[in-house]
Amino acid sequence: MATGRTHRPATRSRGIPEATVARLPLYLRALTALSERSVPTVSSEELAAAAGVNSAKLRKDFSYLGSYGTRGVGYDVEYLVYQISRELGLTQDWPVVIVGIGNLGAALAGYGGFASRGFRVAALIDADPAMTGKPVAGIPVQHSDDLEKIISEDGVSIGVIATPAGVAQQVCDRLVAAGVTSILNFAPTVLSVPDGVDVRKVDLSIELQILAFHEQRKAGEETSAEEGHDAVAEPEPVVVPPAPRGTTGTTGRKGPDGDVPAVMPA
Amino acid sequence: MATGRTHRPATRSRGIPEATVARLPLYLRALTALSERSVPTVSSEELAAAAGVNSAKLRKDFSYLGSYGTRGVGYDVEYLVYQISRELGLTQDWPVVIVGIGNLGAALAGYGGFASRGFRVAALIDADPAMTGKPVAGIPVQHSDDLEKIISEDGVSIGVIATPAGVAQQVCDRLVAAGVTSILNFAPTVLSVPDGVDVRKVDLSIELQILAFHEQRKAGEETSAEEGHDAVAEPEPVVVPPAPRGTTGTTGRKGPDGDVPAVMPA
DNA sequence: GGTTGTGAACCGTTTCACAGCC
DNA sequence: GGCTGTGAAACGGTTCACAACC
Repeated sequence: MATGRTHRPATRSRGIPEATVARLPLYLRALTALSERSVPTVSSEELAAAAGVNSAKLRKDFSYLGSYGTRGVGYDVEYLVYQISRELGLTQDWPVVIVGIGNLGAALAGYGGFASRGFRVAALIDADPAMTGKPVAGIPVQHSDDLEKIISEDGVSIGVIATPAGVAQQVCDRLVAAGVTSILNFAPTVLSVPDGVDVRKVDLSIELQILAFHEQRKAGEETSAEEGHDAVAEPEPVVVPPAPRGTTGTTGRKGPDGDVPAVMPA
Repeated sequence: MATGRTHRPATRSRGIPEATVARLPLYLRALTALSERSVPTVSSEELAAAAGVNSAKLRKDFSYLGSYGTRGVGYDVEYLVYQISRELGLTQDWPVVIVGIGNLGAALAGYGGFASRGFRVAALIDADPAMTGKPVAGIPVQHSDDLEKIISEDGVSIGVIATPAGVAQQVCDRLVAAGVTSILNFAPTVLSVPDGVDVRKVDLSIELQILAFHEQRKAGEETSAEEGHDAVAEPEPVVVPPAPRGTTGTTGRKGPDGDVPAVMPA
């Protein structure tokens, strides 16, 4: 397959582990809040609490960036804000295009989080001619015919896809062909991109399904409500699975536990 | 701290690893597409490609659910759809409330992903009295004064927070007090919840910052554009950090490499 | 006394590679 | 011959615990 790359082993980014990179924005946010309150220094313990991680992890994370703390004292807030910003590449600003200005795209366009740190909405792009020229969050929507021109003229390297799933791959291909090398995908599809292009996805229904899984487990326990225990009870929702087709209902399948009960799913 | 729990070691959910759970929705989506095209069976290789993972991982994931495949043949699509749905708890439907009906909340309310599988928007809730009664995506917005009543009457256990960051923790506390045990948080804040409550977060600016990090690294390489190489070049954006305060500029800090260049950040 | 920075142990996840089964 | 299911090895990340330092 031509475009069919899955995911690179994370560019081996000069040492900083991917998990650490993913937490740096969290630290940065907590530090920025401290900075606004003019707090001069902070201990790993305090900062970790503010960022919702444990302090050992935080210290190890920071150790990958260098030795920025002072033993017995803590970390200098301003200094760390700067170092993390620099590490994340937020000392330069990144023009971003948003493709697909429906409800979600419009919400993203209006989201304060962009301007806040290093990001700038360079253009809003939509395929619907009726949208063209209409200002959304103060920025006029441009037609997708001009996508390539916009990307190359503004030197855009980050694209946000907020289109319906059906066209997301095409949009992605065009973005990549035009020079975009980082994509944030809100469409519920797996995108194929060539090597060297990063894709991150944000997917509402996946998140909900993960929550539902755990929720179901909680309901299944239904024992000792107070303080966590073991008591591994089986949830076992009573419904019958569709008979395995293809091979017309022959060899008995082994379910996870025992065999199948009776009642139809919706 | 009363509410200050960080994150539990993932409920130890009767064996299925968390990483696997997070991929089940992906498999389910790919399988549903196959099912709609009436494909009867699929190999781990094909399905893995459709879901954007590698086949060994997929097989191992499925092995946690049970032995649902047939050697030499592959997996029965319908059967797997059913088994995964069941495992994820999607054979029942989950009423969900969305709190904070701004641009984003409205976009989420209108998102098809809800209805698609097991989820139902039970209520839209906003603190602005001007919104009350206004239909959004066909559902009338209710005032947040009634939050507790709505939750308990509808037996809602999943809440989506799409409010501004400033009120997210309060909203969260009220949701939890009213009986919600799973929260999907779109507000850019760390939420504290008691033990037994799951929180997942979706954060645009974190995602963008992670992309920016990698983007910066790519720009720093700027060597051998074709096919991946090593060539670990230093990016080194030229800017001066704020002098470490607190201790008035004494002991030299060791940056990650050498010492600091000259030019001010914005 | 307080707090960082970090080796070493630990744990969860991914990948490998092949036996087992159709 | 083809494909699944799974031990075992490899990997990456987290946690522990303490020496180094202020």
